[in-house]
Amino acid sequence: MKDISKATIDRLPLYLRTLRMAQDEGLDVISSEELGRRLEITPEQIRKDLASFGQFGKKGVGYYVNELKKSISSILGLDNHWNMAIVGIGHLGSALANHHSFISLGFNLVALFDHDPAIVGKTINHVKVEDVADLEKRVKELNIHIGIITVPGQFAQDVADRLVKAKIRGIWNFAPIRMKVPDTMHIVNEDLSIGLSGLSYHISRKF
Amino acid sequence: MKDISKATIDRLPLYLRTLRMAQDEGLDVISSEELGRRLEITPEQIRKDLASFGQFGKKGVGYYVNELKKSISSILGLDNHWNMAIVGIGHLGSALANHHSFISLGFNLVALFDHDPAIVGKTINHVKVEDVADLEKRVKELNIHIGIITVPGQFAQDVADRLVKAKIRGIWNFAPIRMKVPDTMHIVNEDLSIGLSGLSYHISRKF
DNA sequence: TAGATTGTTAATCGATTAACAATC
DNA sequence: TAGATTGTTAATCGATTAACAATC
Repeated sequence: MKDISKATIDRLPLYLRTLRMAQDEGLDVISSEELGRRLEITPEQIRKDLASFGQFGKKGVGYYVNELKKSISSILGLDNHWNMAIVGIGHLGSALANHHSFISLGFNLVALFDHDPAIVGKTINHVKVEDVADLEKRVKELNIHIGIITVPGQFAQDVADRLVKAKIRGIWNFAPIRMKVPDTMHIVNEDLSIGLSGLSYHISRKF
Repeated sequence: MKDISKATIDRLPLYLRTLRMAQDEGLDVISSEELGRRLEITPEQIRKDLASFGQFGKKGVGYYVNELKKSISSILGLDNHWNMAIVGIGHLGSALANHHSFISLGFNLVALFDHDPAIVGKTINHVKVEDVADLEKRVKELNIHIGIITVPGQFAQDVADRLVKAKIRGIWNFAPIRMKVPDTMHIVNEDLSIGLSGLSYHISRKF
């Protein structure tokens, strides 16, 4: 399979979510036209995206909702049911720990870490907060695949280094810095200030 | 000025943040080379991005950190000091209410809304949670520019409709749906499942 | 069958990279 | 001045859109 663009990968979760909603509404079959209408994406774009992974539709009919849902889940690797840990149980870390949509995507929240003794020992969403000193040890014991970094910026690089050393598979970073990690490490930066700044840009040009 | 690409706008907040860090380190001047090194963006890209808004650098020297910082702030419209309100004070809404980086970007948090009587009346980060029934009235009274939607998906469209009717300027949406709003309304969807799903995609292909 | 809709190829559009003259 | 670095034009690369044959 040739390299798939990031833009395509980014749209797959949207397709998946829309298929779920369609299924909840009782639809068995959906066309690229209808998917596009719901997401404000052109049908051509959707067909192109899907076609880069195989032939999922039936000409003259459309896509079978349940089948396509399963296919996209599998393409995204969601059926691996990755084990996740959150490092930094402040406001954002706690909010993510309580966020059910990750669970419904198939992820498991298996550990929480903080260094504040006032927070260590608390239970959030049925998971106990552990001392971050045990991070490397617990990554191995619990077979943690994904580390979510929600510590303040100045501590983020250190946490990332430790996760890399503990052979985590991927990092989802909410700290406002671009961390240095080996090229082989997958890291996604979730940068909330980008969206908000972009909104500011657009509304200030409007009037 | 001709239309600037979204990719360029998305990089400006990164430049801004890096300039701040450089300034904290005592740097007065920075080159596109050095900015690029810190952000893992090519210097050509950075010069191109900046050049689409004017000439901010000095040939043979680089960019004056403080000057460029102010210019980018102004381009992004951050010196408007927009008033923001959060609708939906669950885990995520509370976390955002406590998030100081928005304040440091120049935004003001002026109101919080929820419909749960158990939450209305609480104070978060010095702001009192009000009844969402008063939303439209308060948007006008407090001159709220940006509405942040952190309600569950099934209520998001209704909240958006009401914000639009109350003549809000922009919407920052965390609910996992693509809402229908007038073309003139600026809306940014902050879709956490995209980043996480993309990470899953990449790590499942790795081995 | 006739109508609908996919999958794919070709055309267009847009963004990034390379190159280099201008100039501090 | 010589060296460094910007701003800009041209070349390349990649993604989206358009068109349509294939086929259910």
